[in-house]
Amino acid sequence: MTETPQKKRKRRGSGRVTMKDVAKLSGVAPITVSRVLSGSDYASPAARDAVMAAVRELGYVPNRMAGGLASVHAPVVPILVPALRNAVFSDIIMGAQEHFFEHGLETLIGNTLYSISKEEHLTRTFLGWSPPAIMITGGTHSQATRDLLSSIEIPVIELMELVEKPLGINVGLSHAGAGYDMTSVLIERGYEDIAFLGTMPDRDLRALKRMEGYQKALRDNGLRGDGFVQFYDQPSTFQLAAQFADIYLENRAKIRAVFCANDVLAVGLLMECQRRGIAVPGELAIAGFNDLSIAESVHPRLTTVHVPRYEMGTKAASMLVEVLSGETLESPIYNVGYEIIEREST
Amino acid sequence: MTETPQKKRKRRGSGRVTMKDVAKLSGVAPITVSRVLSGSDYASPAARDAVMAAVRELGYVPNRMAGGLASVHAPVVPILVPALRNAVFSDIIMGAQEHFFEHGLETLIGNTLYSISKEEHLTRTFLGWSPPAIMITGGTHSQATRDLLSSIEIPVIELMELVEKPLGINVGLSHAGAGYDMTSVLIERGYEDIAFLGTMPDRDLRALKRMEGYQKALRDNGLRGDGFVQFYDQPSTFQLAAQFADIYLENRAKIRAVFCANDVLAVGLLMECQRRGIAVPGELAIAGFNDLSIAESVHPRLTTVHVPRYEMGTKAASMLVEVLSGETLESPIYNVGYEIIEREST
DNA sequence: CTGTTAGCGCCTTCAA
DNA sequence: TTGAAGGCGCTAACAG
Repeated sequence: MTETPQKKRKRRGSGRVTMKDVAKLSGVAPITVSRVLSGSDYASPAARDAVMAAVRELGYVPNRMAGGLASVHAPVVPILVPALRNAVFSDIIMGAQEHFFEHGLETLIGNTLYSISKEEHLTRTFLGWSPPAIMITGGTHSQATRDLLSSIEIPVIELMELVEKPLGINVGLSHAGAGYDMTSVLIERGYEDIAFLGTMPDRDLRALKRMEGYQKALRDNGLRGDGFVQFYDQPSTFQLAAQFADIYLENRAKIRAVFCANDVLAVGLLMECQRRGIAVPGELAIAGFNDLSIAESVHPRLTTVHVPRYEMGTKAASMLVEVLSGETLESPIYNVGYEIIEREST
Repeated sequence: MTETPQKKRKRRGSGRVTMKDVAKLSGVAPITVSRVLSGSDYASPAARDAVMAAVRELGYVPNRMAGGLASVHAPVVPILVPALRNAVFSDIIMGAQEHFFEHGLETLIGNTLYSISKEEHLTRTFLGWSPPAIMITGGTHSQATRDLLSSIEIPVIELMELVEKPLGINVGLSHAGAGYDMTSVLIERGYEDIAFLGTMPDRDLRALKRMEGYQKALRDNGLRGDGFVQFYDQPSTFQLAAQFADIYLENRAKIRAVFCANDVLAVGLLMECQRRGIAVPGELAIAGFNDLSIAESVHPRLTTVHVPRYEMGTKAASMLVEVLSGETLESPIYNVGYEIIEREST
């Protein structure tokens, strides 16, 4: 007579197919289903077949949250980047995402917009997913972010630049070195009056480092002290770079070449020069940074610094996967390097 | 003497601060902490203060998985796009992400690379998060994807293009209409021999629709049948577009203007024309699609179709948030429109 | 306004 | 090789 389940309260569940359903249909215990699906554990071929058939029949999709909760870590790696539109970061993301996905990991993408405080906020939120690891751009973070990241015991990867005191793994390149080398190449080509054009020196720390490399190269070559540095306080856009043409025209005597902190600025300036009839490189030589695909399409083609962005993403992801599967890395620091590409704009 | 907890088995937990810890420290029940933090429920100011203080002191970060599991839906909305490098999609993502984040929702970004099967795979995986909704690009999906999406009972948003039979909400614009209008504008300007340049007509269905609009405009204006259509079977790049210069040179008599399926192609071709000394628009007029920021930087500036990308993202996100909070939409279809921008390249 | 209780769906632990 | 039990951390449902 107690046939009816007279539980007082009941929650209705998601209504979706669960592992229990699969277990029932295939005549095994839920845990066996779990083992079959995870693939890593023992299961008899018979059980395996039955389970797989049931999975297919029911259209079962494992609940990632339940799995994550039970196994402490969610199968998701957050990646924090300072910008999304910038092809630099989308390439990194694509590289990482692809590798992660092959290993059953999703990617949570956070856009910090070059804001240290937004980075902190995103870090906090993302840690709420109990990720097995986290990737973050650059090596300069707020103290709170640093504390958060070091208090949790998961691998942290800092991307893009070589960091002095990495929080964990570090994959990147030396932006000061690249700035130095590019400037040196310009000097070798005979340019002496080289200006530097960049944006947001207080937020885009990598641009700042490129500038420092630029200044050091000037000094090492006995050229005038700090060079000619122009920073704007807005994000880099093609439009913004056009403004520099005015500055150039007012300072023709002092500027023979410009090293731009990134290709967007360089291309924007190049276009403006075309518009105003300033010959490139005849009157003004222009160099960029990143080697975006547009760099080799513009006319004249742009001298720039090639950065292996996609590879940075895959390399970082593969190091992480290695660590997560218990292996030890040869070194927690990986220098992806860069390459100066000389083209017709200088 | 039974002081030691002699449970047979024990799991070690994540070791992180939990809601229970916060509850203990602030002298209330866990559920009260939950209520305070969710903000939506009643809680006395006293309780609220105590809880917030404890949260700060312990550095508590709520476990999103546990919360999601308990409340059926994870606070995360997947967005599927066909490409990440393309500023078109990063703008949409940024718009959506920003709006979602303000409402406590994260974004899972999936890159389908214009592959229907990859889209299906990603859809399946993402549904494993029990998201409260899902956003997907375009209206053409595999049958399995359609089944998956309609079997779950969450709002589905199809983005970018106006769809015939939407799966749910639809935010976009008419690509055929835009192609038609742009072509008409070119014809009004006096161009008659207009070619169309695009890529991957079997995967990039929106490019195909623009082409169809182009052909219809030709016909409606009594111009020759199908026009001059060139499709390449690779993703659009600046480099790829350069190849069309050869085709132009071989067909000078038949081509006076080119309508490119996107700005990347248009800019790539424009650059190549500069390189080869083909006057734009003097010898060849060029029009693009999307109005990327580079479009108004190139020289001559590019005639193109402006698409409100960021707004598409925010609009879609806000419609979703509305639905999720129980409101009903005026209409499940929202046309964001487009605008023909005439510049110097035509 | 606050607490108790009972799961959400899966996986770890122990036992067979 | 398989299963039973219990818990991961949180919130819905109900009761005070």
